[in-house]
Amino acid sequence: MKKFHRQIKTAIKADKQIFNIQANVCINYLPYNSVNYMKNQLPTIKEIAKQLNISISTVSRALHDHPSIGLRTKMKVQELAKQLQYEPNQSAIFFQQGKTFTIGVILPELSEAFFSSAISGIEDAAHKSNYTVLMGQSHDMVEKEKQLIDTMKNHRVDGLLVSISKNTSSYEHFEALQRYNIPVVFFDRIPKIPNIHYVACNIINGTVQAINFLFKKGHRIIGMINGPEKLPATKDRLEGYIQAMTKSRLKYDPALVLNCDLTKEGVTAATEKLLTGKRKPTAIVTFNDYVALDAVQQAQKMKLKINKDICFVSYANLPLTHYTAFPPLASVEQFPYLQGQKATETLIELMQQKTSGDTEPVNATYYKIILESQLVVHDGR
Amino acid sequence: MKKFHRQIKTAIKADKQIFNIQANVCINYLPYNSVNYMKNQLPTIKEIAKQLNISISTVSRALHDHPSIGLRTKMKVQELAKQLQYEPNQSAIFFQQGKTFTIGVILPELSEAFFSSAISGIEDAAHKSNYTVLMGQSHDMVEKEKQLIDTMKNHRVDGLLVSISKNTSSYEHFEALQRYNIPVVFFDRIPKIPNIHYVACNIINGTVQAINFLFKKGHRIIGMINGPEKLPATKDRLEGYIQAMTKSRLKYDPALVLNCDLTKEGVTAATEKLLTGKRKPTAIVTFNDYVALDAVQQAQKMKLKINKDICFVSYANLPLTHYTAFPPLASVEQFPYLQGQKATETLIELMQQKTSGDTEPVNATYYKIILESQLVVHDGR
DNA sequence: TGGTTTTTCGCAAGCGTTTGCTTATTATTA
DNA sequence: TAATAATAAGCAAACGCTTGCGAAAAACCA
Repeated sequence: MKKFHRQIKTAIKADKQIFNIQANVCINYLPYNSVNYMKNQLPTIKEIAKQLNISISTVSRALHDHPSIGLRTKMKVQELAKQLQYEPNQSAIFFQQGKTFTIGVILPELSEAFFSSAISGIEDAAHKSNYTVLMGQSHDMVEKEKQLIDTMKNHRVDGLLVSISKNTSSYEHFEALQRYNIPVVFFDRIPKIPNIHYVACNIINGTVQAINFLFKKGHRIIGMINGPEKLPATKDRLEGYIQAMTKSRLKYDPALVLNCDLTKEGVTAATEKLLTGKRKPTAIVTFNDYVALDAVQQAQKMKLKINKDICFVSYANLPLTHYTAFPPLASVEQFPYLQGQKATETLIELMQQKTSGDTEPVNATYYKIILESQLVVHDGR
Repeated sequence: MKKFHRQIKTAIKADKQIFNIQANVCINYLPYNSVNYMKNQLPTIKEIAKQLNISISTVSRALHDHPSIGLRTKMKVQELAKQLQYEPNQSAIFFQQGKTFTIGVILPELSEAFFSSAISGIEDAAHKSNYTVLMGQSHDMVEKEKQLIDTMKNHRVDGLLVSISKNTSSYEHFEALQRYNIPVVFFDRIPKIPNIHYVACNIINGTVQAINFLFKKGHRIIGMINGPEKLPATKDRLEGYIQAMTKSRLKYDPALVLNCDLTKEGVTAATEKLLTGKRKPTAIVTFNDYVALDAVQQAQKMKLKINKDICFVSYANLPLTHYTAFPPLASVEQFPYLQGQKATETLIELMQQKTSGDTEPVNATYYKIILESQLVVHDGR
């Protein structure tokens, strides 16, 4: 990843050489019709009303199939509207209704497969209910996150979907949203505060499954290369590890669980340490697929035969691990698409509650939707 | 990819088992202040005006640092605004100004690394100029694309960035945007029509570089597994291939260039055919990284030694080919981030032209920005 | 002090829609 | 046929903000 970004950077530096801007000057025949010339005035209901010699409100109602409008006028209006290619000015409607039919999404990094998958789920669910998606990446920076929330707030999004940045530790900027009556649903990376809506994936269970899977395959010394200590994701993995180990009557050996900073160097070091320790594991559970791939490389360097001397199990975030030489034997699936989808659906529900004017704003229900992760065993092709 | 989506599908079916919805009922202390109770009426300039006993327009101007407002009142207004936590209602401003400070992005598929990278570039560039990004995926379906354009149009986005779907062959839906004076900049996948703005990557050049690279390494029989025939991307690759081959005095042998449908089966078949043909290539250029990976697998099945009996060069779209057992020797980089960035920048320029009321709508310049692709040789680790 | 310039501010229109209420028109009934 | 009910359409306000233009207040000069 790091390396990839470096490539980008150098590419940007190389701008001047790469570019090749051709600015062609051409004649541009715009299909202006006689009515709207120059200042391309788009048709409004006012225009329709004038041409038909009826009132604006009648036009508005006619276009909405309001019962109090006669069939004749209704037809006339709709026909002229079509003829003029009238389309309502959403901007005006948004303003008038105090609603934008837009949901904001703030997430750390789109280039992570997990999130790009999640946003697909979000988008699909949103469009199904006629909402549009306003997007922003925090790049795991708290400042950017705050700024994005501000933008979203000012844009008057109807609701917000957030996966918080790694470094977020205070949450006032979210509380500010309450004043605006903008509901927030967190997903995947959720803050540790009460009274919030969220959908998340329980990895503890998946971790237990992973260990059990290895246990059944005969492994007795199972290591783990975990992430940065403070991360909730790290803690969950550890908890699952401990749970499963103790339940399997293998005692929990802290020496077998190493934290790392997720860089290639960190992973390499951890792998080496694990594989040269007193109790050498025959299987390793890694924080994610990137870690797994790096660990595999290191293991190979140490002349170990993958899937023979040492096995790997990981948490899925790459769609194509099966292309690699030695993909993890199995991985814990966290259903990003589904998480995005569910989060969006509950957000929409919240927004509808808001609209329908629930008269008791003091009493609220908090949605806490938890998906259970699931171990997916790869076919050993 | 296909397989991955299938997994998702089954996950969705398994909904009921996976879920675990806890709806906690809690007391929710909303920080309502005394002024805005119940119907959380947000403060408006009208409110400020009333409290200060001055006119609305004065407040508006004071907040904008208008020179015609005295320092004293300016201070008073700004102070009260801060105190009430006043924030302008963008919705109203958008409406009033006929501008939304939003740019729409329509692209085929976010889960493709190329596009998720591109949208990062778009987003960064947009935010730099205070624009927000409204996003939609066409999933390569023309209908969805049309529908998205409609949505964007109705949302009154100020400009549109589009990478067209594979199957788009008519372009009326784009022309409709002209009526709305919404400028469009295409990127990467651009329609074959005149008079449009676009930024694209010239892969011909990169292809030539790729072939030359192989030539220098001593390869004389070079094959190509190309994409679907009708795709512009396919044509470009072929053209580059022919150019380079003829220039290198290797004559162009059509039997060495195979089209495929990009499915694993298609690639496998093509690879086999190529490697069992009369003239067996010692190197193959593949349509993209996915194809390369599949081709490598097939070659291995045929007991060929990768990088010895047969070499591969590809077009980069996966950030992590270097994790695979046998990554392509080199790949043609298409700079997705940069494309997104450049496209956004030119779009913003166009939008500013629009605002500044260029009085000659009949005469227009079309931006055609072409990035040159570049061969990136992977360090043979 | 009267007149002139400058500074400071308010009036009101307008952006495009929706909608509660009123009024005009037609159909129904006694 | 007149009275009543149902139907059809219009009036006008409101949403929050910007802005051209005119008016009042203050400051200036002679």
